[in-house]
Amino acid sequence: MNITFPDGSVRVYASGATALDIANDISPRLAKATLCAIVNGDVCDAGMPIYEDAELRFCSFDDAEGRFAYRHTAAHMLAQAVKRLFPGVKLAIGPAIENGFYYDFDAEQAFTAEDLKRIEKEMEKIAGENLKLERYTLPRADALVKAMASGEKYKQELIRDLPQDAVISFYRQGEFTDLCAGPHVVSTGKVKNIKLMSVTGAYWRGSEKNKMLQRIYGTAFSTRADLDAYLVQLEEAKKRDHNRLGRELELFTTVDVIGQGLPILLPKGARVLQILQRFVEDEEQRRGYMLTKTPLFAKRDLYKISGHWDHYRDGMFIMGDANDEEATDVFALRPMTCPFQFMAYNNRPRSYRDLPLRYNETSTLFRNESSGEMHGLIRVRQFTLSEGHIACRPDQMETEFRACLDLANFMLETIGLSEDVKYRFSKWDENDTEKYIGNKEDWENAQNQMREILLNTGIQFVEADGEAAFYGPKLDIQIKNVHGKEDTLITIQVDFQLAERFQMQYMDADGEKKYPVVIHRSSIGCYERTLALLIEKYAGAFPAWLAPVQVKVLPITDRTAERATEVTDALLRAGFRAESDLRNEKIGFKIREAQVQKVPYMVILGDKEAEEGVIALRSRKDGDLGAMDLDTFIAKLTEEVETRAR
RNA sequence: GCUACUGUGGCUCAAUGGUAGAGCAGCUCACUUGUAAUGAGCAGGUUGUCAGUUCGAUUCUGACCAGUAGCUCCA
Repeated sequence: MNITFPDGSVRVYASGATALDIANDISPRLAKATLCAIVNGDVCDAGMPIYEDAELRFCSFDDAEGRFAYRHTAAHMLAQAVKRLFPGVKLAIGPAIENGFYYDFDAEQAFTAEDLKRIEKEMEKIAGENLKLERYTLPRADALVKAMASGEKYKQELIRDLPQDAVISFYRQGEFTDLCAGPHVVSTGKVKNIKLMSVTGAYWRGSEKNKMLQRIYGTAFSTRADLDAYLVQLEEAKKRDHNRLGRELELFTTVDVIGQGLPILLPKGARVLQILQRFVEDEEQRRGYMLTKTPLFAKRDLYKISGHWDHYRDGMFIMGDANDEEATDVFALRPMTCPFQFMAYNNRPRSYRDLPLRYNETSTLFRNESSGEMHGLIRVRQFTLSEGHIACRPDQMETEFRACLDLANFMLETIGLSEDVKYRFSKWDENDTEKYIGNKEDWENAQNQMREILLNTGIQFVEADGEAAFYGPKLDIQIKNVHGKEDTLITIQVDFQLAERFQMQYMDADGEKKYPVVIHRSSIGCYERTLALLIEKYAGAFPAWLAPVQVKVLPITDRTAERATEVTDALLRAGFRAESDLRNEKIGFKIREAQVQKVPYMVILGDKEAEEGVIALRSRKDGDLGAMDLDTFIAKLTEEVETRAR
């Protein structure tokens, strides 16, 4: 048979040769690195015989496919080790994931840190046993009998959900067999450098209605050095954790008696937010937005119109007796601004000439997140969003949507997060219509229009079902924190539904009253979350334009204290955030403190500088910059701040 | 909300079934200092809260509060 390789070359092999045989024929080194193969576009085991002419690609650990096979086998080894040590444990599922793998178990007792060590040791043993992974298939009925015989109830459930005529594959390694589509590496001896990371809870099949299983997370690399480097990288990432750095640098704190998800922004944190907020509001003004200032709470009647009362009540803080249908004094803190800004639109009749109408508001919102959700500044119960709503005619929608995207990208670019985000087109879940308002046709229509616009913008995006807002699809701009957990930073949503609910209309050119399309959008993401991600991005060392303290003025002795005060005042007058440190300490000590506080610039003043009427400048980044005129420094800093240099 | 872990002075951490220590920070004194930590001294905690077990708990148990990882949720 003819085997065609990615470079176009063709070689002839005997029918029945495996990818591994072929790799071996080319070079033993290639065979050693080969973890799985892609035959005619399908990923499969390297040990699978090939009988006909085929295109063949070998996958090593450097390929996503190879990495997944390697770690997927590691997941099986994990399950095998757990079965050996804890025979009563029931197996659920165990896939490879982005940075490793996991396996879900139903165990009587929680796994402890010591258990993980024992399991890891057993996995090493299994690798040492070099067990061959054998694939075989069974018809669905036989597979089910097998699963029932073994008492693996989760496997039974998985098989039951497969079609009647399905042929089901299994992988056997030594005494252990698992239901699995594969592919896998040829033997357990291939998989080394394994590290079990943690054990956490996870619902069976991802539903909170089901039992919570125990999930063991692990990772594995092709070399020990890569594993160690990865672990070091994780440790390094943790040092940037905003929840730790933000507290250390006194940007924010939390207090038990105030409550969960209700952080205190300390002066430095509040300052950074103020700088961001001014920047955002000014930019929005430049882009034709009109500022509103609307109430932080409203009667429930408002939320009944918007749909929040029916679709989002659990997420709201309600005042009064929500169960008393007659009561007129039931209020709720606002979880979002849209209904309020819609009322601004409805203030008077609108003409098609008025559109687009763009409203913005730096809006504080309240959401009753469940207790396990709160996380530092990333998930909180009260936060402030650069919220905006645009009412436009259908023919303006694309332009307006693109303008929103442009604004979001401008913001990301400026604050330095543009390379860290991913775009997600969040759609509804047609199997879970309870969660949404409107009918299938409206949703399909809205989503198709939105997809069209997104394709036209040329951005790279992924589509996700079940992530839409209850009233419409959205473009979410996603970002990961230092732990790799993804959250939405910015969102742009298309809404064909709420305008009608709120009777927002405009008189069109043809004399007909029509409902505008509404775009809900944020331009920078909620300030708390943005601050958190900026702390992590810069490890607390903000660019000068964002730094809560930009300049620290450090006299070397008392003799220059007065001069230090003069310089500080001059900097303050020039609009900079400057502080002096007049304590009677060694200059090295003061510099260290300023460095630790991540202050971008230090002005050092000794007798020499006082005499010559200059300053000695030190940069956080580049160290001693030598002597210069104060005006020179002011000009330099002015430029740096105005260009928002990073 | 669920699973697991954690909670000791402002911060980082130690110790113990017989009422707790260290470093940094703070305060005082001395040093007037040249680009990442001067020295000495002082003060600071009813060990998250409330119950329970015990002769005795900070240590063991439970509930609650808060923090962390993950799941679920996330307008």
